[in-house]
Amino acid sequence: MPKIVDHGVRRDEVVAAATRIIMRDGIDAATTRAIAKEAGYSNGVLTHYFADKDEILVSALEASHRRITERLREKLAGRTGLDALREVLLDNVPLDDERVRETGLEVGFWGRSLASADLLEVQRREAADLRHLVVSLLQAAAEAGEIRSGEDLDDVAERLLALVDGLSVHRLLYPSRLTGGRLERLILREIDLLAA
Amino acid sequence: MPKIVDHGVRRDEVVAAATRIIMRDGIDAATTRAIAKEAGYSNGVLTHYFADKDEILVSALEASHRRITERLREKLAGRTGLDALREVLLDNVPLDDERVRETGLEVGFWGRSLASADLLEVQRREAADLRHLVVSLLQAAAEAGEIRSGEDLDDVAERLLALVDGLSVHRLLYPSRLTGGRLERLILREIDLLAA
Amino acid sequence: MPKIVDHGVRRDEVVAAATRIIMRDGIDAATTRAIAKEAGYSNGVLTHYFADKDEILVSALEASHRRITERLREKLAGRTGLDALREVLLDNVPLDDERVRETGLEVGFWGRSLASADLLEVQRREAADLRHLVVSLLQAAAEAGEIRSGEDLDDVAERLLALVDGLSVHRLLYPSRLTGGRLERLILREIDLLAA
Amino acid sequence: MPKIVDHGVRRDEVVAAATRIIMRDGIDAATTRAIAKEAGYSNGVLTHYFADKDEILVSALEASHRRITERLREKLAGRTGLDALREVLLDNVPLDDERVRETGLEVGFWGRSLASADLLEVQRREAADLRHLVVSLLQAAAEAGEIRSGEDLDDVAERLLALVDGLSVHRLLYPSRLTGGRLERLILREIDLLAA
DNA sequence: CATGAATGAGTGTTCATTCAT
DNA sequence: TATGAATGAACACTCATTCAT
Repeated sequence: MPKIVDHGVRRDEVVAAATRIIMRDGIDAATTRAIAKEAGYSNGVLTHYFADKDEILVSALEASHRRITERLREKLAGRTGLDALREVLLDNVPLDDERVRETGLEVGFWGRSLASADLLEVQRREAADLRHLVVSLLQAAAEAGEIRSGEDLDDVAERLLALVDGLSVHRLLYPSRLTGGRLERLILREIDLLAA
Repeated sequence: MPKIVDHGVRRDEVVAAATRIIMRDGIDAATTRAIAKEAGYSNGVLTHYFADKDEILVSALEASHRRITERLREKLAGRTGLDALREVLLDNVPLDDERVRETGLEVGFWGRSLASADLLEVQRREAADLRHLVVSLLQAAAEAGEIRSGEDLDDVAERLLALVDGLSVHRLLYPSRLTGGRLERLILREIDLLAA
Repeated sequence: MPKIVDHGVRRDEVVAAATRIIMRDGIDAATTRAIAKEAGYSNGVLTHYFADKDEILVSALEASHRRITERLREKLAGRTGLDALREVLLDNVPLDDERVRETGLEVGFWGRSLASADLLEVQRREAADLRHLVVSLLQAAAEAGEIRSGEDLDDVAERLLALVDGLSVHRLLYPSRLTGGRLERLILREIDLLAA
Repeated sequence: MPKIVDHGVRRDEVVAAATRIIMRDGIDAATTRAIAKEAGYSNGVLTHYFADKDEILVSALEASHRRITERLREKLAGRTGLDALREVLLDNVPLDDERVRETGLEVGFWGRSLASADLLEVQRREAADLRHLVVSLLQAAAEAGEIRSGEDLDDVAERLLALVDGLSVHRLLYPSRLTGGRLERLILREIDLLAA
């Protein structure tokens, strides 16, 4: 009987290796050789588990989003409306090392996505999920009377999500100017203003 | 008699060529050969004016920022306070083709900057200028009584700049969701709220 | 109790799989993985029955010749002389799909044989059989008075076999110029001229 | 002033190197690295003179045909009809080392052409030229009364060309059986029979 | 025997860089 | 200065082969 390997496990190993490289050295450093080496395998292994490099990158992006979603699901348990929304936004911002790495990966993918239809489609599909979550939380908050009337909830969602991404990339690029504390304060302020 | 060449002029030509390529075909298409060809020179010239390709890219980023600054300076002539601030923000957002290309270039550099100390330093230096401009316009507006009291102007500046970058990248990644009209409306709304 | 496997049967299965691939997708598509998969086995099995890939290819060539020989034997039952010869020649020419595939395989091997002593030896050994058959049919025809006198039968055989191979490759390379009808006519004409 | 290289010359060098390899070791041995090495350059040079490997192979095939055509043109000077035809056929058959190598190259390309639309098109285009030459020589011979009446000249051309290719590949594969002498005799005989 | 995971050399191709002219 | 020929390492990807299980 040969050594039986769970393909899913091997794929996860490779994707994790790719993710580590992207987070550590940038997306351009994620060559197939580097990924294989980081995973502790030879070049050839990748062939058995992925059609090509793009599939690895896409998987890395999806895996990152899946991790974020999972983390969110736990945090959101028992929360609704603005309370839940606050958690969502804070969770999507680089306030600890893990999130800093996640944001770095995400920003690296932004540039790639603008040049790759495949990646762009993944990016869009997954961004839609987060947007739906934010909109539905806003609606729940509105129905619960937590939000002052007269707001276009779609606009609000758009603004919050853009603010989260903008602050995230600024936190990475200009950490001394946009400290963690200020970042958190700005996010919280935004939620409070919705209620005001 | 050696040929006298204005180094600055040559550098500008090459950087302009690199910028055209990055905006047209993406940063990955900006190979040294492509840049030299676009500039109308041979491969070898680049050596005389730039230490390596990275120096060209850095210069292209600087030049883009310089162009934006110049454009702003013209638009700001005769304007002050919130009126000027409105122009600054609208000018930094991809509402026409030129700005879409500029934003694409910028987003491409974000990813690179996170993996390159050189680029990161350029990015920071130049971002500081824009921030100073915004802060000083906010202060002028505050002194002119255009802004409701109680606002931390540094926080406001941070929020506006993050929003501009966040909306910009979203406009590129999710154009059907964040239309030009909505983008403009969100920016204008932000200014109005400062006054409210 | 070890599993008892008929090596010959396994080899035949693998060779048949290789042949199908070569005929369907060309000799370059006949990778070891593709052959194993086509045969319904894992990659590793090939090791037990063949020293290396070349041995599989050689076997495929031999098997193809054996199939042709067998088919001929059936067709030749009850025939002799020029009548039998006509069948032999027509059978060796790509007039239907099966023969087109056979010819494609053969032409692919010609090129390889010129660079591989092993293949060349197989090629020669098997070509000798066909030649002997043609010569003996010619001799029978001559003894039966079917062929006009004065012909060097070795030369005739050589000419007929060369013509068959030449027309075969031309039929594949220039199908619109050398139609099936013309090919058949040319072959039949050749036989008729022997008698004339 | 830089070293100026005649691109045509460099291309010819590379094509000649590729041709030598194909003739010596077979078309599968003609890797880009092997070609560059044989030409005395590094891998990278090929890029400057050829779009890709296929262009080198196509050029090698065309160059071989051009050499043959040129050689023919010289031999045909002052000849017409069957006399010229005899030269054409003898010239297209591996009777000396140079022609043996040429035939080896040609046979290697046959296999490739069956799997590559590009090569097939080159093959067909160039084969058409030779066929036109043969047909026109046959027509001239017919008009001069050198050929017995009642022959379909297209069929004759087809038969002669197939015979030439068939005998050529047999001479390479089975040299001891089809000697140079017999090959020449068979060709000459064919011409004589046209007149008979 | 059979499996299939793993290897690593090899493929065509790209490209920043060097340097003689 | 400017040229452009040349380099050689790197890229993603392929594949015959090995071997522990």
